[in-house]
Amino acid sequence: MNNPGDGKDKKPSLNFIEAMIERDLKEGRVKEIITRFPPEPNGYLHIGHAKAINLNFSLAEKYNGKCNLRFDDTNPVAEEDEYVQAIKEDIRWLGYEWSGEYFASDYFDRLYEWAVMLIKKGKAYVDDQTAEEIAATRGTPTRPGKESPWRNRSVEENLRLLEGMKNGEFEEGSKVLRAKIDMASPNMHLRDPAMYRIRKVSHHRTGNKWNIYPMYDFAHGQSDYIEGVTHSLCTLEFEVHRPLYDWFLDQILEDPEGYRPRQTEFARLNLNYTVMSKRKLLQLVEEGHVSGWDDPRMPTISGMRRRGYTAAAIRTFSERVGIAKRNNIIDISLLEHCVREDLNKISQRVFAVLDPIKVIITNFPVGEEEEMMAVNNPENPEAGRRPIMFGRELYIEREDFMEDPPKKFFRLGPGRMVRLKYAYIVKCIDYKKDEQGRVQELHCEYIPESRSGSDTSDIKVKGTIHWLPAKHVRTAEIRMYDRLFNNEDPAGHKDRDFKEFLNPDSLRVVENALIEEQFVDAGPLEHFQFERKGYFNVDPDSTPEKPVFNLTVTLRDAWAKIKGK
RNA sequence: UGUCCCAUGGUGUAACUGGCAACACGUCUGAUUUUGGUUCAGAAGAGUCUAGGUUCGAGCCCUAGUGGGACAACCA
Repeated sequence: MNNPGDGKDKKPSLNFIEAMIERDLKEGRVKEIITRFPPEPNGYLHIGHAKAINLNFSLAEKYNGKCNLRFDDTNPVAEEDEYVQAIKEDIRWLGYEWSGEYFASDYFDRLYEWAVMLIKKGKAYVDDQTAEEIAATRGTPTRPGKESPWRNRSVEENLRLLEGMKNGEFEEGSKVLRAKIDMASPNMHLRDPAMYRIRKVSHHRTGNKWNIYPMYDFAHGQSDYIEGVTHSLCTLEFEVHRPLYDWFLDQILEDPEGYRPRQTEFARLNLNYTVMSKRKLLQLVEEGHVSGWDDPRMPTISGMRRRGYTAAAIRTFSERVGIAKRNNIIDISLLEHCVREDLNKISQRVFAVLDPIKVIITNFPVGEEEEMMAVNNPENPEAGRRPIMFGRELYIEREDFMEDPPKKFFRLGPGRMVRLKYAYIVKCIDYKKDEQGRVQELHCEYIPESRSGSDTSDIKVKGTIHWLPAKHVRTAEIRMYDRLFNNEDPAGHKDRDFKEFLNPDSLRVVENALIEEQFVDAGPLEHFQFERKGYFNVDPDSTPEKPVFNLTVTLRDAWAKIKGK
């Protein structure tokens, strides 16, 4: 591992984008790598964006280049500053710092000049057809479209009309500026695509300055060009846009042999048991199926942060899913593995009992207590130890007792013994039930010689369970989360709405869980491992009076597998 | 009745200018363990979609087929 002179270490394998970059560098096509992450500020970032963020930023880092943040804000209808702020916060939280912060809207003047230039070159025209007419004459992927009757207006008329569009002289939808390319192209995007549409709405940055706004295709490549982006990485669905990306660049390039940005596509991230489109996530928020964009069940960065995922875990995950061009559906277990891996190293251990039953240690003196020492994090000795008081009355987890346990059940049952972690071995001698037949109380005897650390009893027990002293507990609300959908691919059914697959049990609130008293005032987002249960963190709703914890992910559970068989 | 992209264990990604298919997750054993966690040791699981071709040799190259995906917003 730490022996590089080994000779056995393989060359780290490159993904196809890294291979391309190394080729470009080696062959002198570019001297420095510049990438960019280009979100549209119309929603919150999700785990799929994290993959793109990680790709762009880590590439820049690896090759000593730069990665910019550029907001693709060409459509003011859905875009808001709220989203700009949230996106920046999420990227920073993930641990990345961008070189330049740009907005496509910063380039509106420049883009307009280019549009004028295209008209002068006879490469663009104002079309008076309605959106419906344009759609109807575009043809289909297998049939060519028809040319617009306005396609051959004079340069002067086009110039005057575009100016009029800009000045707000025409109604929304009455005119559009189109590139004059080829209505018979087998690529639909080359059939005279729209460059500008009229939108008399206020823009989150340019206010009411503009009555027309550029389309994505007329803005993206040029924005890359202005910023000096060398590698413009995007997802597979933009593959068919690439010829258009290149076409616009060809029109504006002063030196056709010089610098030009290149678009390269990779497969977006798909995760099973969830949905990843902003539209669908927005729907979940607006229809109240979740509490907001940061609901801990959401695959959004803000949701996952609230759920207790760490930035390190998300970055590791983004790394491990790899980069390729083939469509994929990543198993959620990989994500869960990444969080557990990180949380195991950093989490403070705590005893918490979610569904308590009382235990009376019948041979322990009434009113006495004994201080035991618990390890804070076995993975990190420096985390130290903490005291926990052992007394006559305790609580244990209801599921750690069975009236008639099977042989493989290594916990408590009539006559059985377990180790109470960091304390004594106890033996169950009796139990009481209430009128409904529910187990209510356990009577146990402890083995005085079995004290943790100085055990001379020579008794071997198979099980060790956690517990809480009845006199030193506080109640807490614990929100137990499960997957939001109970179908692997909720959005993958043509005939069924994805919301039909919503998991009705995705949130279970445990109102009166018990927790060691010293942790009730933990700060928001602090991570814990509730021993034998899972990783939890403090929800922002939490107060010292009413602590609230979120289940991030359970521990791996071998017993659950045995039990399930 | 089009154009383009993709095709490797269950999942995801590797295999550098062709040379015995590797890694991770998951699964299953076993050991250790005062968390049925962690850790450790090990196993099973693909002969690389199909058919041709080139080659001494093909997962890598070529052709065709099959399967999957993308494209017909004045969205990005």
